[in-house]
Order: sequence, then structure tokens, then C-alpha cells
Amino acid sequence: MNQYHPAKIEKKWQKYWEKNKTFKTSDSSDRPKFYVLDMFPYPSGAGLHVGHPKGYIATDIVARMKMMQGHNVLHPMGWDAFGLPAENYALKNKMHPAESTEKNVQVFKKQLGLLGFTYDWDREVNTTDPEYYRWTQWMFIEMYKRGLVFESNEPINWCPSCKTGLANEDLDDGKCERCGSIVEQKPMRQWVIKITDYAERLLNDIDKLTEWPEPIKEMQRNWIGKSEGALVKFAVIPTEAQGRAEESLSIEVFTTRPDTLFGCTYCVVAPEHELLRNQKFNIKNQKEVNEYIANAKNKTVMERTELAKEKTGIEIQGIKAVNPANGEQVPIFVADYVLGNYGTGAIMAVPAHDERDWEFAKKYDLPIRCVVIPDAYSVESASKPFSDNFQKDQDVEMTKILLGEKCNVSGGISTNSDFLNGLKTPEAKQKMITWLEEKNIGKKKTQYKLRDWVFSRQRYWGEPIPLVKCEACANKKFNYILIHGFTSNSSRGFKPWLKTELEKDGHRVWNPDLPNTTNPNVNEQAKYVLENSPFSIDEDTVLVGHSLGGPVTYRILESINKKIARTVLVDPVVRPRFNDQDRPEVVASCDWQFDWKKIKINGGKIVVLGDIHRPIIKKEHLVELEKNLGADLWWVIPQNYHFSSRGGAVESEPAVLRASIDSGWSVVDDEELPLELPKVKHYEPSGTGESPLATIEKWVNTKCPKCSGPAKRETNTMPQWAGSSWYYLAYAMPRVKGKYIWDKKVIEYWIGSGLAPRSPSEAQGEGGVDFYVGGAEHATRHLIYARFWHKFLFDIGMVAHDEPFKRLQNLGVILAEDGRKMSKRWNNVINPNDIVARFGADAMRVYEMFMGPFDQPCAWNMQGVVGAKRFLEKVWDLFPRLDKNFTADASVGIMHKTIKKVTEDISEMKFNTAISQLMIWVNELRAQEKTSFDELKNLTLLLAPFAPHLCEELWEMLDQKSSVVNADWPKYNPAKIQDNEITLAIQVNGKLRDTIVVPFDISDTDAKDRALASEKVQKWLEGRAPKKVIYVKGKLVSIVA
RNA sequence: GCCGUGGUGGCGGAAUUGGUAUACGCGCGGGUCUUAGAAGCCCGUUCCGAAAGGAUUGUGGGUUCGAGUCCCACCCACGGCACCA
Repeated sequence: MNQYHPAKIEKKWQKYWEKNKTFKTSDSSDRPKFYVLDMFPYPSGAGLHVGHPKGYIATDIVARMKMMQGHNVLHPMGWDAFGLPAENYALKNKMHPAESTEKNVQVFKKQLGLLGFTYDWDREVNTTDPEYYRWTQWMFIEMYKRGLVFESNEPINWCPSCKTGLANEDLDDGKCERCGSIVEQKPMRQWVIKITDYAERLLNDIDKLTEWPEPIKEMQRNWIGKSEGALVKFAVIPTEAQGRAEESLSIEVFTTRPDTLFGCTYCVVAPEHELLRNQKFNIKNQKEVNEYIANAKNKTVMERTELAKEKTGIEIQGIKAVNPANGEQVPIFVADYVLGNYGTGAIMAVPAHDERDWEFAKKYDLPIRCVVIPDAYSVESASKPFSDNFQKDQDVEMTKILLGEKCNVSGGISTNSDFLNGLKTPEAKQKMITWLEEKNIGKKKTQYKLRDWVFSRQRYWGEPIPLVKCEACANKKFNYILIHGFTSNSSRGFKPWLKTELEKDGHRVWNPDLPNTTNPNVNEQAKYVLENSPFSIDEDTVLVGHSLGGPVTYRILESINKKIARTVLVDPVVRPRFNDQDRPEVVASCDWQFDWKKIKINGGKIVVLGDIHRPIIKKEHLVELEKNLGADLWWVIPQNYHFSSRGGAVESEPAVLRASIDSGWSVVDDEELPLELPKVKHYEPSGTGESPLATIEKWVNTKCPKCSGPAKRETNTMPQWAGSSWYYLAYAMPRVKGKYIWDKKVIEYWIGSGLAPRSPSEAQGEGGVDFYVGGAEHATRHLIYARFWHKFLFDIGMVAHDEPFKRLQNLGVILAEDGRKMSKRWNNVINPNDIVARFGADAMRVYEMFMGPFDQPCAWNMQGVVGAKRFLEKVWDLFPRLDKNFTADASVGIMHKTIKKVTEDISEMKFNTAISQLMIWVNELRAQEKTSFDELKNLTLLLAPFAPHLCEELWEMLDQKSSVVNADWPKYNPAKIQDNEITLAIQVNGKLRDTIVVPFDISDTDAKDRALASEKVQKWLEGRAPKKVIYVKGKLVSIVA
């Protein structure tokens, strides 16, 4: 037999696999399925370095073992090829991104091909393939139709170098994650996805992810950043009469500590706060304030963070805020330690119990009032010396004494707080919230750190956003009729606000009080509207029906013989059965029979809004309505319960406004998809905020799908994260001539229980890709986006489970030999091609898995690869010792132990110890003169996932016909694992003094006797009688002297 | 600052979850083969000590017959978040 020659063997078997389609995956099988997935790579121009394949090797090992264990395995690979880096690379190399991407993909594919992976290349996906992004665009449109996509002009993160807006997730320490430039805040027209509507579910469902690493889950929890507290309204008043019309003005603050409201001694608004733009009051130091704002604006995110230690701010003179708890007038400051984009952009400052407020108050000498006694100083435990001082009006000193220089109080007992005095923090919070809600000056509020997803990029290389803008439609004026619900009236809830907003835009609005609102009759109310409407109800009419106003709207639409422009149904009653309580008056208000066909026709464009978290109207009713009316159903988080505040105050509901107006935007028809990215010569970013697509007139100018007038396409493109948010589904989609088919049964086969349900409600067990491997750097980006995207697809019935990835495994990066990151910059990159050429792919695979724990970073060591190769050579050299007549009775124990350990370790991603065990066994086998067929067969099978080429060759040498992946994975015999003789350790006073070899089933007393009989033990006992002898079965004897 | 992860020989790391610490590999030392080198092969290799023996899992305490593993306090490294009210 000749030498181990990896180059020859590897080429031979790679050809064999390709020719025999060994890894072709079928969408149906009697065998259980297993879907194992890598985070697909971004095909950069640099090609792969040895770090990249680490995860792919691991999934390949798992895939191969699963195949051998009789599973139908899906193990695909594809390319995440849209996005900024690809475009920047193309620009730098003066190529078209389509070209460079294609070229890079080929390089990557060739490199991966050297390593012997089990990919079914027929399932390769590429996010830049129009047939692929047809679906990305389709999903975006579905989100748009459901009100999850909106246009915004808020300041966003702008990278001056990449010349595009970025999402919060794309930032790294205030810098562009891609190019490292300092990011600016720039107001920009952009498309935003309301991922915040899913914040609560994204947070709660983390608990379902039992097979995810805990640190990743914690990072997601922190990123979502839920805090519960209250909104509190502070009236704003002028300090002296200004001779202007009395206008009510207020600022709203968010606090997690409503219990400390009595300790509020000033308020702070962010420089961006609208109060400062409001000219209603005479601000005495307006100039100074303006300067401060301008100054703050010029600061970058970086500077604002760096200067965090030293807080700045100035008092707004001429106005005061009124603390609603005690009526006290407190100064208002503008300071940039308050963030404009969190909460309401305004805070109540409680310097005694908030570190930042404390700092600020100290600097500007503001009063500090203690309102919570920390638990550590509770009146009983520490009444001296504090209790004496406590009642005195020496708050500043008091706080200092109580809290030293630290002022965080997470919990305690309220004091100096009127009706809260004596209550513990949680109760005080609750009592304050109830009090605020009763007085209608505040309410409970949950706030998230997660921000909506800035989804547009002013760049070329991305999926075109399939939207069309028609100015004529946008400018059209309508006549709105607002129809209130049961026990309500025209002045309640969002209606007055909505009326104002619409009238601002030049629309006409009728907001009537309907008759008999506490004992309503739907027919009577509909009649009232029809008879009293100041406008004729026709194609220029928009009906907005809220709650029981829904059925009134249905009646109106039934009784007219015209089609109106638009119908907005806000949490409308569909059938008189509710989630919370019965309402007999509503039941009695009509016959609940509706002519849905007619309503559907006459309603025009119909939008239904539902409360995603606390619905009064049953979800299935709104879904039914959606179907009956062909409506767009929006699940939103309203500002107020059931879109109407409890106290009847005037409230904004932005979602209702968005649903009510015609923005002029339309979605591209399904037949027009994919909306292809036009091929252009020049695609450099303009830098003005316009996408390079804007200059391609032929492409931009189009027809309005609604009015057929001239319209323009959206020219921004989607971010890289769009295509990667659902690619794991694309692998599971059957294809016909390159077109992806959404076959729910097949998708559910792969990402569900393996059984195909006919509807989401039939879904069984947990869903998701069985096993997903990738880097932890995606914790708060890809993995949040993909979870959101999947939940959306679940909501619209496209998938049957609401989490995409069942088990997640992180991998640790491979560092260069110098311990730094592998990078061109350090000139320390190692190319896998070189390693394969020198040592073979199998040696590289074994080495990378043997380096250390899979999820920990580890530096490359070339000598280690030599060691891996040596090990494979040792295996190879074992085969000439094969004696088919030889049976290895004596050494069979270690074989079964190895089968057990390797099987378990692969399942647990402990490849290093699996290989170690194989090495131990091989070392044992080398000590024998002969090896049995059984030993070599099992060794080949166990090693096959790690070193597939070598093992195919060895398998052939054992006269086996089919590929080794078609062989059965070995099973161990538990009876054979138990050695006949075991070594017991003997400790005297906790120190090891001797070891003895005994039969494995030695009895308790025998073990103790044998231990005590040991000469060494006797020596250490020095004649003393043992006080205590402990026998731990199969392990040791511990003697206490 | 907050959250998370980790700290074991010269190096990468193992340790059945409270039971012989340092498996396996690398490196190093010695030997063997060879004209020589490379590659093999054999032996050794936590530290101190000639040995007997002693010490040792970031540091200091504790629980236990017994602690790398559990508890308390602290130190260091890495990762995430960072004025989030």
C-alpha cells in the first residue's frame, strides 16, 4: 500500500460526489428531515480566508453524521450579495457591482469546492437574482399593505462616506459599521419599517428559544430594551403675563419612576424638542437657547457621547413647568443629556434619585429633594441619625447624608410625597399611575429602546423599493366623515386631533355627534349620517368608522349606490362578541347581517386597524373582515386602549392618520415583479440623498396604478438585511425554470415539524431551521431582523411557526497566528487554498475542528495543521494491519466508548474532544499488531464527517461499494463500555496516596477493606484508626484519619 | 458605568458536572534510523526537589471527607450596550 496522498484522493472523491449527485436533497422522504444552515457569506473581493469555513465545516460534519444516522438532510449554501460593501468594492475596482459580485461568487464557490462540503448546489440562492428578490419585494409590499412601512423625514444616521442613511443597527460606536466614518444626524426622506410594533413579541418569544445561547438572547433583550413607566403631562406657563391669548401648552415626559414625581425639581427637554420651535411664548433668552440648540446639532453622536461626563444645558427663561403632583412651578432646561429620540424627548428631573439629574443639579445648583428612603436606610433599621433630620426642610443636605455621593435608589419607601408616603416603590409607582390616569394628566406607558428600521438606502446596489408616487393623488382633497362608537362622541379620542390634522392638509372634515350614543341603533345612526352630511357621499368621500362606528359605516356603504374613495375601520365591531366583556346595548344595536359584497365594492380602498396587543375586538373577526372586504389589515400598537383614551382626552393616533390619507404612494402590481434594478453605467452615490437611480428617467417615470396619471418610482433601494431576512426559506422553495415557488407544504416540511400541515393552525410543535450556525456579531442585526420578518410571514399565513431558527450555535473566530484579526491590513491572512495544497482539505477540516472549543476564538497555528495531517497518516497506516480473521476482544471497550463519545460530542458541537477521543483510540490501535475489520470499519465511519475524502478512500479499501455517507452510523453497545477492572483512587485526609485495581462491581465493604490494606495507606495512617471511610462507587475511597 | 463570557503547563486546550487536575495535540529535551537533513519511530516533559516528598487551576476567604467545579469578596482579559430617564 502506498502513502496517504490527499491531493489525489480529494480530487477523486469530489468528482465522484458531483457525478453521482450524492448530496442531491429531496423534498420528501420517509426518513426524518434535518435542516442545518450556515449564515450565508457576503462574497467580498478578498475571497475566503481560513476563518470563514470554520462554521461550514462544523455544519458539514453535523450534516454528514445526520445523513449517516438516516436523516433527509438539507444543507444549502448561497450568497448575500447586495449591499454597500459590494458596491464600494465595485466602485474601487471600477467594475459594475453585478460583474464584481458574479466574479466574487465564482471565487468563493471554487474555494468552498475544495473542502468537500455536502451542499446541494441546485439549491444555491443569490439575493441579487431578480427571481430571488421578486419575493423580497413581494414581502415588502405585503408589509406596506399592512401599514408596517411608512415614510418619514426624521433625522437619521447618515454616513458621509457611504453617502447613505443607516439603521441604528448599522452603527458601531457612533461610526458607520462598514467604513468607520463618523455618522451624522441628517433629516432625510426615508422608508421606515415599524419593527417596534413587534417589539413585545420579539421580546417575549425569546423565552421560546430554548436552544439559543443565553448571551445572544440577553443581547437581544437589551437591544429591545423594554422599560415600563408613565407619561406625565406638565403644563407650561409664562412667568409673567405676556399679553397674548391664553393658550394651553404642555410638555409630556416619560419616566420609569412615577413614584418620584414629588421629587421633581426641574424639567429638561432635548434640543430637538418641539417646545423650542413653538413660538407661543416669549422666551427671554431665545438667542442663547438657539445658540445652544445649534451647538448641540453640530455635535456628532461621537462628541455627544464623549462629552457625556460634563453635562451642559441652559434654562429656558420666561416659562415654567407645573409639577402636576404638587402644583409647584419648576424651571425648564434644554440640555443634550436628554435624547430627542427616546421617550418623549423630555424628562422630569429628580436629582435625588437619578445620577444624571444629580450631576446636572449639582453643576447648576438646583434643588435636590429626597422622596425615597433607600431600603438600606429604612426607618426601622436606620432611624438614627437620619430620622431626626428627615422631616426638616434640608433636602439637599438630607440627600447627601442619605445617599452619600451616590444617588441611585432602585427601591425604598416613599417620603415627602403626600399620598405616596410610606408606600414601597412598586406600590407607589402603581398608585401614582392610577392617580395620574384618574386626573387625566398621565398614563402608563411602555417604552422600548428598539427603534423603527430605517429601510431605505440612497445607493444603487440593492433591491428597488417597489413603490410609485403620484403627485396628483397625493394632492387630491377629500371629504372626511368621522363616525364615533358606542358611548362616545365627537370630542373623544383621536377624532378632534384627526380633524385638525386633515384640515391642515386642506381636506374637509365632518365630525358629528351621533344620536343615542349610550343606547345606539346602528340603522338610526347611519340614517343620521346620510341625512345630515354636509357633503354628498361620493367618490371624494372618506369614511372613518371607529368601534361601533364600524357597523354604522357598513350600513352607510350598503345604502349608497356609489363607490367612495376610502374607508378606514378603526378597531371596528364585526360581530357583537368581544374579548373583554359583553355589551348588551351593542348586541341590540342592529341585526348584524351585512351585505359584504356591496360594502366591499362601495368602500373603495378599505383599511382595517386592529390593536395587536390588547384587542377588544377578536382577532379572528378582523381577519374575517379583511377577507370579506379585501381590506388591508393593519395590526398596530395604538397610543390608547382601543384607540380611545380612558379619560376622553384629545389624543393623537398616527396610525389612523396614515390610514386615512392618500399619500400618493402605490405599490407595484404583483405582475410587475420582480421590479428589476436597471442596468446602468454610472451608479456612484450622488451624496445629495437622492439615489443614483433618480437620474434614470426612463426607469423613474411611470404610470400611477390608481389614476393612470404620470408618476415616479421610488429610487431608494433596500438595505442588505432585506434579502438575508428570509433566505433560509428560499432554500426550501421548489424552483421551476429559476422561479421560486412558495409551496407551503414543502416549506413546512423543512422548517416545521417535518409534517406538512394544511394551515397555520395545524402546525405542530416548534418550528424553525433545526440548526443554525453563525457568528455572534449578528445578534442584534440579522437575527432580530430575521425573527421580525418571520413573524410577519407567520402573521400573514405564509409560514406555520413564528420563530425562524430552533437551535442557534455561535462560532468563535479564527485569529491570525499573531493573535490579531485576519486582515489584509495586517498582512496576516491565510488562504485555505494554500492549506489544502500543502496538507489536504481533510487535514484542514480536522485541524479547524480540533483547535479548541467551537464557540471560542482561537489563533491559527500552522504546526497544528501538521499534527492533524500526522493523525490522518496514522489512520492510513493502520490499514495494512487489517486481518479479517482477527477479532479484537480485548480492545473492544475503547471502540464502544469512542462511538459513544464521538456521537455525543458532534451533537453538542464539541468537535475538539471528539477528535481527541479518536486520536486516543488510534493510538491504542497502533499499539496492537493486528486490527480487526470491525475496528477499521467503525473508525472509518466515525472519522468520515471530519475527513470525508480520506474516509471514502478507506471505505473503498474495505471493499464497500456505495459512498460512506450512505452507510449507517455506528451504534455502541452500553454493555461493552463497562471495563471489567477499574482503578480506584485512595485518599487519606483528602490527598491522593495510592491507587488500586479492582473488579468494577466490587462491593462497598470490599473496596474499603482493600483500600485500608494498602501499604501506602497504612504508612500515612501512622497507626491511627480511620475516623471515617467513604467509598464513592467506581471512583475512590476517601479515608479520614 | 451596566450586562454577558472567560481566567488551568512554554502554547491550543481536557476534566464523566463535587471524586486520581494537566487527557489529546503543538512545542521542547533525549534516543533510534540516516553520509547528512527532512519525515518516521521510541522515551521524557505542570513547577520545586537528587530523592522522599511538597506545591499548583487569576487573588483572598468559606462550605465539604474531598473544590478547577459550589458560596462570598476582589483582580484581570475579551465581547455587547452605553446620558435609554
